[in-house]
Amino acid sequence: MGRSPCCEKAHTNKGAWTKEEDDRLIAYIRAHGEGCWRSLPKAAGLLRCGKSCRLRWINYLRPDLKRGNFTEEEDELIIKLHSLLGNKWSLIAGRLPGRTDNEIKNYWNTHIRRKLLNRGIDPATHRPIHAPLSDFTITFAERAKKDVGILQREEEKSNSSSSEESSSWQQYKQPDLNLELSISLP
DNA sequence: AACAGAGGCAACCGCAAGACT
DNA sequence: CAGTCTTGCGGTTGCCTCTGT
Repeated sequence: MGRSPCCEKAHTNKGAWTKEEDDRLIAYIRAHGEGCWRSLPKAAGLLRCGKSCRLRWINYLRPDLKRGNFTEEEDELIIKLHSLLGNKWSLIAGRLPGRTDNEIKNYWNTHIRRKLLNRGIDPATHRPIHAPLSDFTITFAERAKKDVGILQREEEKSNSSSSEESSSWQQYKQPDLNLELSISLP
């Protein structure tokens, strides 16, 4: 017998979460905090696999999620980060407080791709469509870094004026927007 | 009003990395 | 060091809602 499956396939619910399941998960994490996803379902009385619980919490139930529409500034930041990082959604999400990798990935695939195509830019390469191959990649990446620097300063300005604390859960206090882009790609 | 197709999004799956024993 | 386990990631799926006819 090999490794046990990450999810107990039998007796687990799948698909959309019910209000009751959400409530159980929220209550459990409120009481015990995050961690040990594998044992959480049993401990919380949920007929779900740990992965499913983690996903539900991270992408939907966490109290520090921003939700709602993306701003134009977020759009541009995502585009620039994607030009630097590629499909590293978790890294990109790390620089957008209150947004999740799944949300950004979905938003990219549904909105931003189209937006770039409309601009005549290939969303995969961030190069103009039909442009001859050249050293454009490098120059664009350099430009993107510069632009992100500008965005960062603008974000810092706007952040410093708004200090509203919406969540009472101190552990989920949103981190300051980290736009330091001295990224070393693998 | 009814239907079909498109779009949007939550959730699943498989895999890889890192932690643990 | 090797094998096992858990977590996290990215790609993908499929259901639900919206929009056009």
